[in-house]
Amino acid sequence: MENFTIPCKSSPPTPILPSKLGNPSEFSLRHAKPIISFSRKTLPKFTDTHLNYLCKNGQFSEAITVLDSIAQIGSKVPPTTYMNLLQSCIDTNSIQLGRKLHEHIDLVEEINPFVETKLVSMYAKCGFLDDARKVFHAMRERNLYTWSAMIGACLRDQRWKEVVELFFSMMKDGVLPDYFLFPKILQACGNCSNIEATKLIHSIAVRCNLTSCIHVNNSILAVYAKCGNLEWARRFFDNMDERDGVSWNAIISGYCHKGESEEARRLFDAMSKEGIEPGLVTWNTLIASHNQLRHCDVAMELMRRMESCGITPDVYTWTSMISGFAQNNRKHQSLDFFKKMLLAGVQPNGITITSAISACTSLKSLNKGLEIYSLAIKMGFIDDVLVGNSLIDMFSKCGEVEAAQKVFRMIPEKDVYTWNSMIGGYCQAKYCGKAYELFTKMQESDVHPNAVTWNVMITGYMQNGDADQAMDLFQRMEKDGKVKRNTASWNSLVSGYLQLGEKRKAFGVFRQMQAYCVNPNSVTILSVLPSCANLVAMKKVKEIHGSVVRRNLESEIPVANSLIDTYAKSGNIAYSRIIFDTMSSKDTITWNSTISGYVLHGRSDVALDLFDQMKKSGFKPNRGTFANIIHAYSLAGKVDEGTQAFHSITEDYQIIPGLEHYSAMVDLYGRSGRLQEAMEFIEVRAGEHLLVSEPGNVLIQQLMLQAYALCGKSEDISKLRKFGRDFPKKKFLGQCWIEVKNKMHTFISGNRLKLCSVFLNLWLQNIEEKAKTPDFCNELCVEEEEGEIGWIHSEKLAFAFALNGSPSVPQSIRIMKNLRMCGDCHRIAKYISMAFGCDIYLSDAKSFHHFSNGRCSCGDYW
DNA sequence: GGAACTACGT
Repeated sequence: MENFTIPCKSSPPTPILPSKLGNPSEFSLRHAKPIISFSRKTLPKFTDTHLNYLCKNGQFSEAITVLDSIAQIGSKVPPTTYMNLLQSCIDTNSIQLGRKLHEHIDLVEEINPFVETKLVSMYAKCGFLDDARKVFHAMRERNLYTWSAMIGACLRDQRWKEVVELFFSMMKDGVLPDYFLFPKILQACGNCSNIEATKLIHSIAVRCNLTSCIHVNNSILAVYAKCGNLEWARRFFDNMDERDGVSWNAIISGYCHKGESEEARRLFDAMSKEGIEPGLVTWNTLIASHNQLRHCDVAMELMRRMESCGITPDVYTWTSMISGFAQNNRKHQSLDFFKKMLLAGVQPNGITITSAISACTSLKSLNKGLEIYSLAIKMGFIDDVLVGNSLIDMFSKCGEVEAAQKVFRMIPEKDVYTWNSMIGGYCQAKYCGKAYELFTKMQESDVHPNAVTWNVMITGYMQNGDADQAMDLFQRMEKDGKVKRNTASWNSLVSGYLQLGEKRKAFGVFRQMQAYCVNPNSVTILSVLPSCANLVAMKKVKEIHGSVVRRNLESEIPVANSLIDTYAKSGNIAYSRIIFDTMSSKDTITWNSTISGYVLHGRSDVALDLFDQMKKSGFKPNRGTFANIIHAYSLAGKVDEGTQAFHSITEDYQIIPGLEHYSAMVDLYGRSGRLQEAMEFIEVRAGEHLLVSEPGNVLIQQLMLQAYALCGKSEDISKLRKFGRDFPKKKFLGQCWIEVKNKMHTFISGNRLKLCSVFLNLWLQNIEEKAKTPDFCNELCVEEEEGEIGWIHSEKLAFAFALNGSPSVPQSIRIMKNLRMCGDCHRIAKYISMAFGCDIYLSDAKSFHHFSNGRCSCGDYW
């Protein structure tokens, strides 16, 4: 048989020829043209041309007929023709023709590695990775082209590990990579965070003398940066001979991922100094990073600067702004960005739509959501599973379960989020039965429930008040064995019990999860901590605080904020202050919590001082700050300053005052005895603003009652009662709780003689007599708890018990009471605090009292 | 065979 050699039609650029892996010094870059050999018994040239013509015209069935007839006469098609035909299959995604060609190629006796490589690539690009793999493994001879085709196929299919494995098999086979292949392998390493493989590949690149190729270098740099190994990345970056925009972007995005936006900014400025102007991608990286770090104002400023540099924002820029603002609680602005983007003529992608929908979801704005929904349909995103998932979520949360169901049915390829969102939707609508049905159906589908699915079901039962079912699922989850119970699973139990008011059970679960070696996270702490924010749970608070310290959670601002708040409400403002002082970074809530803590403890001086410091430190006060500040002025008796603060809410901070501010203002006037002003204020300001806009709001009616009671306007009180709903003035028995020697004691108001021993009775009578001096009277008090003659209030019993129960006088007494304290008990508490030198912390239904040295933090007004 | 750096959802 005579053999001809012909050059390949298009010669490839500078590949490295396969050679055996041996002494590294033998590696060299050689250029060669691939050789194709085939038998002489070939097709006449015109048939070859004709076939190519048919394929280019999309006449595949005709081409197959020609091929069949060629096979019948035993003639052969040249390899170049097969390769052209296979390329046509790739271009037109025609797998049928591809398979037919495969059959024909199999009939050829001499197998050509280039044709086979093309076959691998054809199958891979048509989406048939398994077939590609089959051809690849059946090949007797594989060159760099073949390996690259196979690796490329796995890369497209996001099979990162397989890519890395293939690479090392290739090396074992003696085939050396070229500088086209390195970036692909490194990309896979980055995506499966395989830092060890990266180091090895890095050394191979050095041995192959490929480190002068900027593409290879950028890829190495990118993996180190992406895997969070910034030290390596930086060292590599600093040593690079040549750096382009991509190199700078890789290192900048590395710092961004670590949240080190300052260093990222520094590098960003340094890059222009080196003469490389940041491109769109680099701007986007920096903008996205600031959005993620919730510095969306900085992101907005950066976007402005970018535009002034003549760079037009693309879909990534806009998407990043939309999602950044949505997550930073600025949903209206988020949707504004979406509108602006459309006006700028930039086409949104699925993620843009998803972000915009999620903004509507948290706004609970069904109208805006529907607008985007119809836009999504028009733009053809309706098959997009991400868009569908966010739509299900939006409809569910806006109470439109049926619409959610409709979207659910329309999603062709449901993922685990699709199922979870729909199950969550049913749960939210309290259709636990339907949710469970879907949960069962999901287990029969090809998508398996994950930990979230179980959590959603558990939370669903909890919200439906069915703690037993929830607990049952929680146990079954463990037995199921396919998913592991994680912190979130335990959290759903904790918060579920808390929602059902079962504080004790919630705390029990909190302890149990740690016994099971499951670490609480900030979500756990933020749900369980506030439930201990009272005067008699200090031990629990300290236990949680211990857990926070052990898990290193105190560095999370919300956790520290919650600790500040809880310690203050537990009567320990000193602990709050220590946490405040040791926080390395603070937010507005940190300041608000600390200020409100001091107000709660009657320390208006410190609260007002902190307010000044807050403003000086550059924090903008919000509505919560002002409610506290007016209270502080009220406590300090500074009516004019308080009034001024109230005005500055609108004038300086453009905030519309809410109920909390009006209530604080009434308090401010009332406490200072300026009842006429209180009345005028409530009638002129609050009356028209609030009562009209929210006629059903019980709090507003209480506020009005407060004002009328202050002015003794009984006829107005009865008018108001008629206007609003009549408050059911149900009589509750006075009760209080006190913890002595680690034991909780409950006292109930009732008949003096029945409840009290003779000794305690005499003791109390003695105290009551001594407390009657004018020093301890309460001029401004509004009496609350009543009782028949001869009754004794529960807190008096608690005082008697606490002071007589142990040989020494306790330093402090902490009492919780369900009703509002009466003036008599208040007076006695003041007396005790002075006579016994003991601090009394008492929280009643309305306020917090800290009695010390004969005075109370409430300023005798509660 | 033909590349590296960016974006989203419970």
